[in-house]
Amino acid sequence: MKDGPNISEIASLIGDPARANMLTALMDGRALTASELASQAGVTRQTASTHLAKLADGDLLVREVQGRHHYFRLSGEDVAEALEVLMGVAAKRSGVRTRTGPKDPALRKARRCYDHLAGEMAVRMLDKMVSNGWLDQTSDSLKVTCEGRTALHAIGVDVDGMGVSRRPFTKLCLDWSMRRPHLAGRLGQAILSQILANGWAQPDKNSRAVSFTPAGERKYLEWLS
Amino acid sequence: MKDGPNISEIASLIGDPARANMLTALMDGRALTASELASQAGVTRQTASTHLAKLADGDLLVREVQGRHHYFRLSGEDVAEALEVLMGVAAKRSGVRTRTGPKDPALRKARRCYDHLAGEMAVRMLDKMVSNGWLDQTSDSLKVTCEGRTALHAIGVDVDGMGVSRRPFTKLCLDWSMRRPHLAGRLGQAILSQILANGWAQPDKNSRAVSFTPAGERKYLEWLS
DNA sequence: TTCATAGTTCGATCTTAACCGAAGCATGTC
DNA sequence: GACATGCTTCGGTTAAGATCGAACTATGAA
Repeated sequence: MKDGPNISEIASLIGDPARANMLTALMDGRALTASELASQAGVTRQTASTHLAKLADGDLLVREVQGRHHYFRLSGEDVAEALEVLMGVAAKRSGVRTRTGPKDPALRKARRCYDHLAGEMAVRMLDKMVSNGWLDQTSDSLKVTCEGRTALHAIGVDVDGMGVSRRPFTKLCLDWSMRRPHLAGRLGQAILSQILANGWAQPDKNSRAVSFTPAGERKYLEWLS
Repeated sequence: MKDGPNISEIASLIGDPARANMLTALMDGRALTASELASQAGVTRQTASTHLAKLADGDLLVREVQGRHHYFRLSGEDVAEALEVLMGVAAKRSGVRTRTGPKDPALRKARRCYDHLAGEMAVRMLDKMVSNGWLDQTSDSLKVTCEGRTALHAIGVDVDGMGVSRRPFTKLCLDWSMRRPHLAGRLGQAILSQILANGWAQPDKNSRAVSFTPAGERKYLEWLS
């Protein structure tokens, strides 16, 4: 009878409607906060918290703490695959309903990640800032170089005038759509707010998307050139 | 939130340990009776019955009634695949334990199916009996031809002396390892008991396997030649 | 410092369902 | 006919866990 590994344990984790909704919301590999997942699942935050603890405990989800936010993502490709197969089985019986998937390309291009920029545009920015010699990676902290200071000043970010704070000045933040790091920390926040102040882009009202204007995008890329 | 089909429903069906054991026991595509599945799952027959009803209701299992036996098998390849994937996910976390799979080739070759023979040897027998003209398929009932009567008499089965009974004389029975029909009914029973009486084979004590002796197997195949 | 926000933990309620004994059917045997 | 066997249904108990209000912790903002 005890044939193979404990299949019922994970199946019962997926078997709760609230947890299943959370897992499907994460199927694209992005990471979402506990609150976002709570609303996705249609339960209160405290209920979601226990569900998420169970999912993380069962190694279906990975928790990543960032400030006061707790981000959750699927622990691996295999989990997504299992969900996909279960959807196939479920679809064949009862409702047909094929999987919808717009996946909002605007979000992939640029969005707010907490208070800094994420998405393609953000990943490209970090790449360029490093390759241009504006940032210098020593051990595990990023330092702004002299050239970087000048470049940032050119778009209105005054590094020297930013004062001191408990919050780290620069930090790397994994970008969930690109699966590569982008810039976070106080500097990341300052750059995003400057981008918005310059009128290069506007944050979307109803989502985390940030939409660049044509002119703004041109100036942004030119700055990074 | 309501993204895609109802994944949690089937996951919760698999999520119960007893049901998971039943499903894994059926993963090779064979059909097992309710009692066999009850002992596989380690629960009483009445508990197993409700579990099996739920699984059949959720279209994960198909029930096939044969006399007083209720056979259950997976409703499709996709179910087996889903179980396989879940095992993969479960194996990666917690216990490693790769899937064992002797799957007893003896059972595939020849076994008792209720009171008649099943497996490769049985499927081959039906094929030969039809192609030799011993059985004639009219509408949906099989009739023994004159040649068939002689051939059966040659190994000791007296068709004329079998009397009358409520039980159908010939019947087709789906062979779960071969996925093709074999001979059942009173004739099937008579042939198996004659095979045993002739000493061509012995039933295994602890399983449903039937093991042919080398000489018995030779004579059996010769008879069907 | 005080306040707000994001999450967790505790406690209590309440629904669900797994379980088995006992009784009821259906099928096959004698 | 009576009996045995395989399986299901009914009834009642019990255990698990999903849920949320309320209180608590931690981080960030003013």
